[in-house]
Amino acid sequence: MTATGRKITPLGNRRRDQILRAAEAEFEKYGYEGARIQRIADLAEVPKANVHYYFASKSTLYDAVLSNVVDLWNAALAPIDAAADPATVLEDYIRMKVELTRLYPAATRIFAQEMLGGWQHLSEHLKRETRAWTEHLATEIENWIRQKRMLPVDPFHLIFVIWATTQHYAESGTQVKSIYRKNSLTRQDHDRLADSLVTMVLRICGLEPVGHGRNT
Amino acid sequence: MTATGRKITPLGNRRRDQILRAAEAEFEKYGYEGARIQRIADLAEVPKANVHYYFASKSTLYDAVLSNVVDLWNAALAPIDAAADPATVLEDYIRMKVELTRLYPAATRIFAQEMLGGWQHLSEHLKRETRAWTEHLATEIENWIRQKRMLPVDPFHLIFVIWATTQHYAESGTQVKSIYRKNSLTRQDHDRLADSLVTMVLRICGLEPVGHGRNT
DNA sequence: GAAAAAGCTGACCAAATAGTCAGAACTCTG
DNA sequence: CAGAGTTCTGACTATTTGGTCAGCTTTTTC
Repeated sequence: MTATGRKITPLGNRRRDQILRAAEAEFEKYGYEGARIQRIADLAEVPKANVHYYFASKSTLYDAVLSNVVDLWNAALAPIDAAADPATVLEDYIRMKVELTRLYPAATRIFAQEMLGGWQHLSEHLKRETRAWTEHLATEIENWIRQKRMLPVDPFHLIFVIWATTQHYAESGTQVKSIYRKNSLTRQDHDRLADSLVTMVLRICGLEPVGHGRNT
Repeated sequence: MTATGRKITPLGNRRRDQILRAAEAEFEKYGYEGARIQRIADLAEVPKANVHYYFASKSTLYDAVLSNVVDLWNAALAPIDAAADPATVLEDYIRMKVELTRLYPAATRIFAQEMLGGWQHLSEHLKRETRAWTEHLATEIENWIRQKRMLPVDPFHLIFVIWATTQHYAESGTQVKSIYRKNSLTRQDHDRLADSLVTMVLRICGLEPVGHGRNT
């Protein structure tokens, strides 16, 4: 909601954003407990007191970062077209999720950290939203199975496969990089991951690729 | 290992283990940075100074915990029978991994945290070991594919599916519990997860279940 | 059973860290 | 350009935390 209830003063907000970006990087790298306000200040190239001018406390700052992250996530995860065919929905979902991971690796990792920590710092409201969305997709999958439009699978496990695998890729950047012996994952790497994931998920469901996406 | 040790002081080691177990719980819950020696001491019901009697520093303590965890992991992950058929190897691997997760949820979560943090606190030696094992399995899978004993898939992605999904289960205990509305995952839940995972992975590979495990 | 060793602890300490605040330095308006 | 409001900051504080240490207690050794 963009809303700290503060007046919109573009210049001031630039500084604020600067600090927010630095905070995102810091929280990504060190987690909530490990993050240091001083380092955030250094990275943003402002004195520490300036951080506290914009954000009363560390937890306020983290809230702001998390809120950004979850907004991003929710905006992208929102639409499911119930009428469309399973293969298309699943493929779109996967490609979108991989894309998000590519565009916002920091956001993604913070999200994952938060999940790992049992959502200790996430508001009830946002937790509920995330869960509701998952349950919605699961229901959809169950319908498809009932209608024999795909092979039977535990819907939650299927969602986990998708979620965990993309997530895992983003999370374990270090490990993945060390396996592939590269310094960063390219656009191609992500396409390859998306293709591979689509293939695997469709096989699990006994579905044929629709063909509107590329294939390996 | 400790089997041949001569100077064993059982009483002292009991205390040591007591502290180690408490530390495991603490590190699981709060991560390295968030962990507090005082809380570990409280949980172990010893004075804080006693913790430092056995472990010089926080990082020494964490090393000890991590070492335990990785030993567990490696012991279980070690053997791959190259001659056996793919379906059996994969199924065994999955069931063993799920079992580990069931038996040592704390260990598993610490391992995951460490991974998420880019192995910041893990020794080079242990990192290399983990990676080597992954590459070994990947090579095996590539051979099976070349011999047309299973459908083509990116071996790393396949391993990730297995790894990430079980891991994700353990990691997101909170979320999973809230979805199923239970307070703890039972033995049955884990069996169900293992069955489901085996089914999914075998479908990905175009393999038939061997039948020595149960099926859904 | 006494001396030595090992196990244990309360009381400290130094360093680090989140957060405060008085006032300087800007920016905007009339 | 004066004055009001906003943005910014150096210097400070309160508290928390990992870690030390002198000496007490228990166990082992001879």
